Amino acid sequence: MTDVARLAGVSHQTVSRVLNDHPNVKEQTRNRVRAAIAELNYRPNRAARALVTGRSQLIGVVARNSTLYGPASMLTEFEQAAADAGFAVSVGSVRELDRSTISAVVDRHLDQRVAGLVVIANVASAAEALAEIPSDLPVVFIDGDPASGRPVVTVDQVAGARAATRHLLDAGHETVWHVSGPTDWFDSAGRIQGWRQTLEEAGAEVPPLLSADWSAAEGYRAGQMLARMPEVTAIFTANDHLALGILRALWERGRRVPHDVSLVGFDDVPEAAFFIPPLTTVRQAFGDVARAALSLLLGQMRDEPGTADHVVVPPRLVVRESVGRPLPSAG
Amino acid sequence: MTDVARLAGVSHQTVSRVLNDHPNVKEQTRNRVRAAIAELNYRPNRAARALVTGRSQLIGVVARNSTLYGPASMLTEFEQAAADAGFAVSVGSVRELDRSTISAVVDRHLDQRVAGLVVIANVASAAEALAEIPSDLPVVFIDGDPASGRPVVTVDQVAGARAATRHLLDAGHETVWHVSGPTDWFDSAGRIQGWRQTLEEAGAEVPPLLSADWSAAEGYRAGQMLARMPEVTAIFTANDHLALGILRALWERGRRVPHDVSLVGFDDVPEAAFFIPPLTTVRQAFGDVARAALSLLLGQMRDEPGTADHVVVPPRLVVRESVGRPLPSAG
DNA sequence: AGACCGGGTGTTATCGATAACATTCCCGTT
DNA sequence: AACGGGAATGTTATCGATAACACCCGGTCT
Repeated sequence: MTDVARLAGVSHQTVSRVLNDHPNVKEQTRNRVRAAIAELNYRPNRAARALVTGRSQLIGVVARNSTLYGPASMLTEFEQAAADAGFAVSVGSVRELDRSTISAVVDRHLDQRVAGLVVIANVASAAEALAEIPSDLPVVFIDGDPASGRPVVTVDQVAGARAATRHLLDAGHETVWHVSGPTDWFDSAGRIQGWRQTLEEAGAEVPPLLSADWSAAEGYRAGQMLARMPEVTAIFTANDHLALGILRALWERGRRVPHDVSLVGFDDVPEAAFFIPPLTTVRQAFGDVARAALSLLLGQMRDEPGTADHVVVPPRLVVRESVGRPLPSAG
Repeated sequence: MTDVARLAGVSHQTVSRVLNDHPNVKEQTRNRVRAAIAELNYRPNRAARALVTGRSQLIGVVARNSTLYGPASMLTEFEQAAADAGFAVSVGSVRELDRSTISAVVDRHLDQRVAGLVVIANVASAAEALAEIPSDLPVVFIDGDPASGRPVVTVDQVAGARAATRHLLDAGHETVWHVSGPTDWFDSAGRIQGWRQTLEEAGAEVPPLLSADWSAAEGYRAGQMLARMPEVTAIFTANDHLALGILRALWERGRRVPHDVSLVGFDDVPEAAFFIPPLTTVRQAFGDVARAALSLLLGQMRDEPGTADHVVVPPRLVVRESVGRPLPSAG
């Protein structure tokens, strides 16, 4: 930096001002400094800046199991958005969202003096661990508890589940079964709620809830059970991988989709269109979620009294071929 | 830090020594300092440390499209390994590995003064862009060009492809068709090579190569073509998603797997066991790759003349139900 | 004309750590 | 008893940026 200042014939402070777009620098000086910066291929030392300002250009992300399609998409989308805003993203993935694991990850981020934190806090049990996050650190939760008092960005799981359930009822099914994700995930809870509400409003009987983790393996297990029950003609699953497992279980017992059983998934993974048959599912706009989270975070960093502290992104039903009318015998 | 020093009744330098495990500190003093650190809940400022040492505790990762199963797994595994070693990981994902995009991402990492860089450089075209990385920065490539002169960790794609092809030939098929990934990916190239070699060694005819991107969509397209050709009885695909698309295309034309056509995939995504039928595939040990990459990187950072600069991780064939003997008519 | 103001710039202090050097202390040697 | 040497500790300089303040200068107001 001193070199740049010398080359441009100004003080290092003026260079700093140019770097930070301070208003009180003459156009001509500014150009000279910029030229010097370019010529020397100078790049400011973020560590030094972070030291004096107390703020880095790093945003920490805490996520669980980022190999699932949702979290992985969220992460890349967020990284892209952050990069555009000049921030780097430091990831901290954890296997479980229990108190000690979260503390450790949050601590690591705190060590790095992250400027803000994004937590993909999709389980209720994480709440207490998350309470430890210093209150002066900008934080945004994704899929978190709206009642936490911190800014939250969520996909409207209830609406997505309603659309899916509605779609099945509209096709003429008497009721809809639901295979949910782990019940401690907010996502799961919302989807269960939307499903149940819709059935109740339609005066349909609410069948017992089957819950699983997010894997095809558990979907298969649930599917084996459902396949044996002739009264099951419509199933809504909490994600596409579960749907895949169910598809296979149904197929093994000779129950055809959508002829005998209709099925709707959630997520719209890229492969969903190539399941047998192509899966009708609910797509979440991860990009929108990521951008909303970033903008909320930047708002907090700038100390703006955030206009909104709870952004809800609507999902969209993608209709393919896994839903049909029930057989006359069943309807 | 000053507070800690005062509380422990020592100088800040001694605190620093304790922090960095310097040998010349009396046990008793060390304990007093540690106690003070704990009591004040003090955490060192990494920015200050980075400023004076010129090295951060951050490792940058450059990856393309991290929503694919492979890259996503790699990223999480690497993050875990790095965390255990006390490093944070900053991700920079890019859509394309062309020169300008890579430069931008690498620059961002350089700005952050990363201590090292891991590049998941799976396409040949990335080579020239990667040449720009300053040679004094520790770098490890994953799936990169072994001829690049930089340390590389790869999965033995050739061996994986050989195992898959061999498995199909052993089942009695006259030859094996291959649907590859994009030919500019090193992964694809290795799998093509292994496939071709194995056929040639077995004296089997080498059918024309079909290449696609990694998506189920293109697998489906290739599958539509293959399904129409009765002489096709065995297919090896470059990943599981392609296999899914092919599975559907075959199913649509009534060609049963494994009865009429045998199929082997690559990756062993968690869902592969729930395809119809369960997919025989090749599993890559992403965890091993990630740990090897980290250890190579740490070796470089410590300035050790790395014992190995090219680690090859073997893949493993996972046999399920998508491979069978060819029909007598075809054999 | 002199006081005042604000844009443009330079000077000095500061952030929190480590590096380099200085110092003290204790011990074993001769 | 004096001395050398290494272990343990303290002092000061330093990294590269921004913050706070000082300063100069030209124009406006009274």
